[in-house]
Amino acid sequence: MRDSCSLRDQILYHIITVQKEMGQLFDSEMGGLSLTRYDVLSNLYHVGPLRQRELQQRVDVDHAAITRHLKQLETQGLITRRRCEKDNRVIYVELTDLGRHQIARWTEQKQCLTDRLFVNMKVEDQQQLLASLKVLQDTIDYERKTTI
Amino acid sequence: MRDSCSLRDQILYHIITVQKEMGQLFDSEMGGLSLTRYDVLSNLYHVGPLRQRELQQRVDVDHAAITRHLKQLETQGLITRRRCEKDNRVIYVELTDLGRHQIARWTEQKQCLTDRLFVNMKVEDQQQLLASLKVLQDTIDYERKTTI
DNA sequence: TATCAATGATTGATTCGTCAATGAATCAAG
DNA sequence: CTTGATTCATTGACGAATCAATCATTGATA
Repeated sequence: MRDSCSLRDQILYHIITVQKEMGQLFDSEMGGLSLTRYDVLSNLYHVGPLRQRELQQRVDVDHAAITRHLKQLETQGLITRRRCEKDNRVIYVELTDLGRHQIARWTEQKQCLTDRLFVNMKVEDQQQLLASLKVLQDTIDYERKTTI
Repeated sequence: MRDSCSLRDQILYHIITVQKEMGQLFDSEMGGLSLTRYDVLSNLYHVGPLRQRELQQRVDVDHAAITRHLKQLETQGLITRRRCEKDNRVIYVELTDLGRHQIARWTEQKQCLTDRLFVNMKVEDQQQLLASLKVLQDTIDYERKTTI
């Protein structure tokens, strides 16, 4: 993002790089667990068993991506999948004991990491930051709905 | 990112989604031009001919990614590449007339898009947002250097 | 009931990114 | 001069995301 002259371009540039580097940092700290997979497990951990469809919406990735991630997580023994008997289309996803144990540890680690990331920012600045991000998010959502 | 309970987690969640959705919005508005390729062309447009190596550092992607992008852009007729005669290792990348023309238009479009994205945010909030992002970025950079 | 639409999951193709290994050219030191 | 290290670009293998097409199941309706 070369044209970092304008204020707005700089903001967008930093959002991109922060996201990218944060992902890399997360990966290296969490021993290869990607943020997406963490998100999948975290949802199952805090919400309980979920249909695959709902998991996909919560994590906000493609259907295909979810299917492939869940396959991996299943072979790793972290989750189980079983078809619903009432409706044979849906699949219920659930943590195994191993998965529950692991995600509990990972959650602590992530907590520790995010604490470190914000150690240099005052809480009021954090609140202001969140507010601005929400404004931006809303604008983007609006744009996407109207221009498509 | 389910655990949107804590302030900090919400911030990280929004950074991720804003970045993702912004990329998609950019793609659809710019007729399939990816942000990375825009960045490549933009650098060439504003800085002039560049050695491939420097382009790679500016855009901040892998060596491999750059060579592949440049190959594509070359077959599209937007850039030319020629080896340096003084040093046969390096390759100089330059915009074609077509490329210059196109990126000029795309730059306008992007300008228009970012203007729309920040229409709901006061300038002082934008400045505050940028400042916070920089703090976050610095902390991440520090963490990456110390933990690796 | 037979058909057609909607829903949920899967697969294949494509894109984009990384890493690791390789090749080619240059440079420096014995 | 030659050997070895460095730099730059390329390639192949891989993981992750998307889209489009497909398949099975369910539900609605004519």
